[in-house]
Amino acid sequence: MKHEADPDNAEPTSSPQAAGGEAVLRGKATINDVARLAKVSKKTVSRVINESPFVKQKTRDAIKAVIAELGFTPDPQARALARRKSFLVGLVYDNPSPQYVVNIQRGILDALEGTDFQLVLHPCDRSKPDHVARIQSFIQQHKPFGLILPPSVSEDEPLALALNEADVDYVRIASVELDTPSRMIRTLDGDGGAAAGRHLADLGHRNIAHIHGPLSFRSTHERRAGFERALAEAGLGLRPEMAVEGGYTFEGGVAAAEHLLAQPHPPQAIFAGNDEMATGAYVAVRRAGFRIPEDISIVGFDDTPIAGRLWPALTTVRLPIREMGSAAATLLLQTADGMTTKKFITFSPEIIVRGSTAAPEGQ
Amino acid sequence: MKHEADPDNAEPTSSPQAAGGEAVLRGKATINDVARLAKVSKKTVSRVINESPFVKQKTRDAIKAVIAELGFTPDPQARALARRKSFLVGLVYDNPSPQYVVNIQRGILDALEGTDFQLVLHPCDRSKPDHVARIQSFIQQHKPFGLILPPSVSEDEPLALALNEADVDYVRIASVELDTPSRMIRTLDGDGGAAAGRHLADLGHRNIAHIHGPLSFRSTHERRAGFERALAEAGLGLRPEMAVEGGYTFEGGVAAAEHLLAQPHPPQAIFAGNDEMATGAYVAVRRAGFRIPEDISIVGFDDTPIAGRLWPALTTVRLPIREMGSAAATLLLQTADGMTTKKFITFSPEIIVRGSTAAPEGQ
DNA sequence: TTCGAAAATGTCACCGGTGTCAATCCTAAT
DNA sequence: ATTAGGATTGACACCGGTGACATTTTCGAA
Repeated sequence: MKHEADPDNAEPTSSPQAAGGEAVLRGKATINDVARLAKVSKKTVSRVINESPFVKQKTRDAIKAVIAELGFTPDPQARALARRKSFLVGLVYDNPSPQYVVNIQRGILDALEGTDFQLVLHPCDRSKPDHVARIQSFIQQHKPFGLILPPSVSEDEPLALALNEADVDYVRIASVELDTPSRMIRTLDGDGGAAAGRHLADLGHRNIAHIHGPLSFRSTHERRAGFERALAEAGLGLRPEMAVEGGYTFEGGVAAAEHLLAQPHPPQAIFAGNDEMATGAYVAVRRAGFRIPEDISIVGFDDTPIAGRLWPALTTVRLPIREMGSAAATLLLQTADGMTTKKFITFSPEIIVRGSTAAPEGQ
Repeated sequence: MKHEADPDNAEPTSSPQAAGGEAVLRGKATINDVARLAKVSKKTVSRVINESPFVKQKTRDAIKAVIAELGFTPDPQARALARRKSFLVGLVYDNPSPQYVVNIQRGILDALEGTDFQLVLHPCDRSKPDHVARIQSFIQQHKPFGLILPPSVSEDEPLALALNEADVDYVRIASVELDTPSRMIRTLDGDGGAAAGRHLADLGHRNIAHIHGPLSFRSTHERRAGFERALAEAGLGLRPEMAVEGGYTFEGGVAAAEHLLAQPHPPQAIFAGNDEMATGAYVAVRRAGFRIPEDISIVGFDDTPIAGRLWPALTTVRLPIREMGSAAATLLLQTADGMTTKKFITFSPEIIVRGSTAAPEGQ
């Protein structure tokens, strides 16, 4: 009888002091330890970990008990290597607003909490010619489980095409139906624009201006279209010279508002396509010596924190960004489970009335 | 002579159509392909990848040529598995300011760009009793290469202790010397406070107030101490009733400023411990009917984007947050190379004078 | 009781690298 | 020319899982 090995030894190999066999170091156990203790093959343990339905209930329970006892957690790296798919969820973004980004992140993290997935950041610069290639190489190297694409990356059709080729899942967050199909979080920006227009019209304004975002953003068009629709319903129109681009930036907002105020008939009210530009409008209006809201009403879009911090606080259209991020991540992970995958989740904006809007004074 | 295998076959196993042998799919090659083509063992290729000095120059060059030709990139997951250390850098944060967080992220990403490392987010809630345990389990599972801890997580000594036990490197960003030693990015918040105090004193203000952050933050004390030092140098003092806590939040700033303005002798100038509270002070001052800066001057701290967007723009103390994030990541990665590891990198704040401060009017 | 298909479990190679240690190659010293 | 000792390089197991496929059970139908 040889003594060279004892394959039936039931102690976790990695637990050095496991003589008394009680306090196993949490997290150090491997699938082999579990298999040995449960007296099954590691493959069966693997099946339990991955919730395969082809395991007898009794076996499953026994293995789960051992897993709990050992505090076993599967090693993400090993799994990733074997599956050729990591446990990373990539957030690919190119958004100038820190508020937006942070909120999306929070939402995603909310949804990822408690799962094995981690969020990795992958900012990109769409103005660079190789931005798609960089993302492709990120995918090839790190094999993320999936990607989340908020605007404006979500509107990048060449990127979407490339992603369809590559071996990644992704969820896009956008305000419109996009050319390439994919699962997405859809926001009804048009409704938000309409709400803004309706609010100003209801207050009694007739000479209303609009500062919109870059024409390359789909949301720019959505918001404006909704806005014009509401004005039309109120019997008003948006005169061409009352629509100015502000590039979605603060500085652009300042310039656009200055332009509007320099006209022969300056507007009584301004709807800015986002809060950044609305903030810029505040500055321009103040510089020109007007009061808010007595002389000029202003409405923003997004309800970023700055909206509540301005004086007077900004009336704006709110999108539940954090919830959207969370929904996007949830949608992405659903592929993992065999659940029926909903293709769309829609979010509607709501208008938050604060101090920057009022009925026009005097005539 | 047997024919069962041809070990000298020089085609990458993974390249299916590699007959003509030209267009190898980038990224698909493995270390085995490189080894075969270079006619060396995979271990030697591994040495080249990891820049081991024990490889003859000639061999190294040959292997590098093959690597370039194949477009080979080592698989992060496989490396992580073998080394028991992943290529993730964790940002563990608990900071209420999105601006701060985004800038730190950007800085870290700047430094990580071009390396094999990825940034993963790990927010934590220090008010929860198990927050240290959660971070520990994150480390055990994902084996991050290192962590970056901005304030206020950086000030969490129990966490630092736990990290020293665990097998992780970390860099902390903080405004003071901390109890447990570690590499860190140090900011001289005191100097910033002093700059603020000096600026206001130089303008001729004599009755100056301070809204500070929570006492649990070290930066609160640093900033205040520097501020008081500067006032003292100008022959002034900070009267106890002129120092109020604002919790580093907007709402806290509003309340604190209201409190100050309600005093028999309201201040001519206010130094707020961060921009959030300064923004709150704007609102309170306006509500009370005072003008900025004619009636009351305000100085903030941080130079977050909102500072430039207020009307008038906020004079504030700027910390190069993005650069600090970048420096932190660089410091962390230096361990990888055998470079002499600097323990500290210090950053000094500078005051940015804008429109919210002026000499006191009249009297 | 027997048989066959479905259900459950196991085998074994492999994912793409790294660690350990042995083997081989050089070069200067003898 | 020989040789010791450092410089290079290679062999091989292993990191901790999963995939493909083989084998063994299980159980209702014949």
